[in-house]
Amino acid sequence: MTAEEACRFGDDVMNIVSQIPRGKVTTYGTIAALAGWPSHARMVGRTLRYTPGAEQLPCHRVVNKVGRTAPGWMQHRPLLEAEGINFKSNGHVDMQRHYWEPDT
DNA sequence: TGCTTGACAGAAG
DNA sequence: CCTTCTGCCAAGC
Repeated sequence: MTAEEACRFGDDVMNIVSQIPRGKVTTYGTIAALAGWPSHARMVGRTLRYTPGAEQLPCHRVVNKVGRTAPGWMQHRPLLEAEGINFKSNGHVDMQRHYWEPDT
């Protein structure tokens, strides 16, 4: 992966995340795929954590495919609940109700 | 250069 | 809810 690609990838990630409407969530894998790197889901999380500027994005609206919140980020769930997102009894986000993908 | 980590995905116990 | 396994890939040591 070249520096130019990495730059574009991070740019796309921020662009996509910034479009997530309130009360909706999307997944790392989806974002990675939309950015053109289907297998780089991990890098999405890495980007959101290390990239300056990602903090102004609704990055808490990004969860994994089963609605599981990020380990080591305790604020994740409260932030989602504050937006009216419903959590199932198993502790996961109700994806079939809140899942969203770009350009819809 | 090679091994370990991780805001991951998904299946399994 | 938790832990563990495999596959994935960039970053850190």
